[in-house]
Amino acid sequence: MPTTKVNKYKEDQERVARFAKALGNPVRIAILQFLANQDSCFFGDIHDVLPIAKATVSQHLKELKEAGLIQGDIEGPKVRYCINRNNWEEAKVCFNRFFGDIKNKKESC
Amino acid sequence: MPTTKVNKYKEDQERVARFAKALGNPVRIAILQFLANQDSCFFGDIHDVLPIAKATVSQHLKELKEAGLIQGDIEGPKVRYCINRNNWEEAKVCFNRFFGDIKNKKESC
DNA sequence: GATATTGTTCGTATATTTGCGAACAATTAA
DNA sequence: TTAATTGTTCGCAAATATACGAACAATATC
Repeated sequence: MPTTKVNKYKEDQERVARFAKALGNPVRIAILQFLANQDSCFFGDIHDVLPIAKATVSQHLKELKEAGLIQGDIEGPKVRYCINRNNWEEAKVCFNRFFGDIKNKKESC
Repeated sequence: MPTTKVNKYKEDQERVARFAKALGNPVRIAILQFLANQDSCFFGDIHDVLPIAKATVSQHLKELKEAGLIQGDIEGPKVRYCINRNNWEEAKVCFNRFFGDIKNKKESC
């Protein structure tokens, strides 16, 4: 018995929570929206539109990358960032299922 | 000129981030799913299904309430909690728009 | 090779989050 | 009135998140 139903359930919960956590910061939302509006861009372009130090930007990008929402590829001395569309879709589905997973009843309290 | 477009944009970003932040914890996700599967229940019922102290549960509920995702009403010595369906729908739409707001292009980097 | 450009990593400071037990308030039951 | 039940709030500890400048590594340019 590799995985019980309960564990599966919990895994899903942690997955949503993990995505949500990555989205739970205005700077990271801004970065994602900026990236979503183009095919890709360099670190510098992202830094240019944000009012924070490059070290901080770099750290936010790292977290978004670890969450799987973006990816970065070295290109010369620059780094090209873009949305990871597969995982973006996964996250979308994930949230949709989460928000849809509700008993369709009237106001309750 | 009450609000510029840019500010509107930023407000939206902070709104998504605020919802996401509230969802960015497995315990809170578990609470929401538990609540989503019934009309309502008491604090004790929620506490019973979680492996954490009641003080901690109470605090998570407070955050969810402040995010607008749930509501709690005093009922005798107990407190009845339930999903705030209006805001639940709002959050759903909010995330959907966020995830939909992406240039429909091929892999970029 | 020397220098400039581009980002990441390191060390650090501060703020926020998460968790707990104890104390507390409010209601109900004896 | 006293005691029990139900949650919240308080005070605290530990962990995590956010931000910065400085140092660093890698590439490109002179």
